[in-house]
Amino acid sequence: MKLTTRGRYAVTAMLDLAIHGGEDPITLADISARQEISLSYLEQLFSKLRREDLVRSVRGPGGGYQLARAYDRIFVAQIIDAVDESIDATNCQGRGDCNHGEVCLTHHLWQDLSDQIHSFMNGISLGDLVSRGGYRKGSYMAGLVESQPVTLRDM
Amino acid sequence: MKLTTRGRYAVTAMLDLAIHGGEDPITLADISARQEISLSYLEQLFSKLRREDLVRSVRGPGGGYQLARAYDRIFVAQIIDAVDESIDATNCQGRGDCNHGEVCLTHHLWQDLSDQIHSFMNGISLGDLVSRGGYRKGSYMAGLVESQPVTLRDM
DNA sequence: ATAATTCTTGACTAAACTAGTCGGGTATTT
DNA sequence: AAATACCCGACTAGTTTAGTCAAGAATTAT
Repeated sequence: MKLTTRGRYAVTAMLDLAIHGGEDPITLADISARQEISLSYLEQLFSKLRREDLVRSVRGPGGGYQLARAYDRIFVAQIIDAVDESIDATNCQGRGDCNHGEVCLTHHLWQDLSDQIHSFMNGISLGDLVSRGGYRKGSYMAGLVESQPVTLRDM
Repeated sequence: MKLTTRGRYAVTAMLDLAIHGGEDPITLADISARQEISLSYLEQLFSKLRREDLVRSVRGPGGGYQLARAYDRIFVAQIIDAVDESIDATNCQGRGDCNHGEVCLTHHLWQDLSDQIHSFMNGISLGDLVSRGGYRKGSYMAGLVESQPVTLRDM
């Protein structure tokens, strides 16, 4: 998991789609104008969002993009993962061949920390963001509380 | 808030300090050897950690670094903030002079999202990481539940 | 058919950031 | 005085970010 401005752009654009999108597709040109994000850059982002099945595209005049499913079934973590390809396992990829058999302590630790944040953002849907009512402490909690239990592996 | 490998390095180094540090200071050379992080790079990181009052330094032979306070009073969020200087307010810094008076919607939204993650990591202390017992779902929750309420500002 | 619209793809780029290196300091102890 | 260890600033190769540019393919309207 990585958190950069790129992820913010993607969430912003997807939120725009969730707010303005209905029956008809929305063009990237519209999103570009409303959110002031470069069109070509949006194209790059939506290329990834489409590959991850978060949006559907319709070509030709009257075409554009639509959410691939209801906005309460698309989660912030999915959007960020789609565009900010997750951080690599760094030093010791997989097993502890890194240093003195002790460093994987911190590796796994960081990994689990990252997983926690991930499952946290996995609890926030576009729907939560659209409707102000869902944008409350309580609704955030749900994502975390219901997440799978986190175990510490071989620390 | 930003999450990169730099933050991981810093947390790793601080955890090393928490584990191996007692009465006497620990040298960066030791941490460098144990965690396989470049000495000069550690110096850069600890320069920032010291400025944020997370560690104390002792010069001369027998010198090194110590945690500035008990390890259960140093939180992961503080460490990451110290080295990965937080993401700038991007587009509209402060008030909504950005676009059509609507974009700050997403800006504040992202800001609040970021705040949530921040308060989440603010609930995990070095002590939690040192003692495996603290590294459980329950103890993570504490940080979030007890965090200040999050309001949506002018969305 | 043809033109207009809109997505699709790939190559390229300036600027910023990461993860360092290097060299010379300064404070403290032995 | 010498060794230890922090301190600090400048520099750098490589990667990433945030974009530009150009060409092409699918679809609709005329």
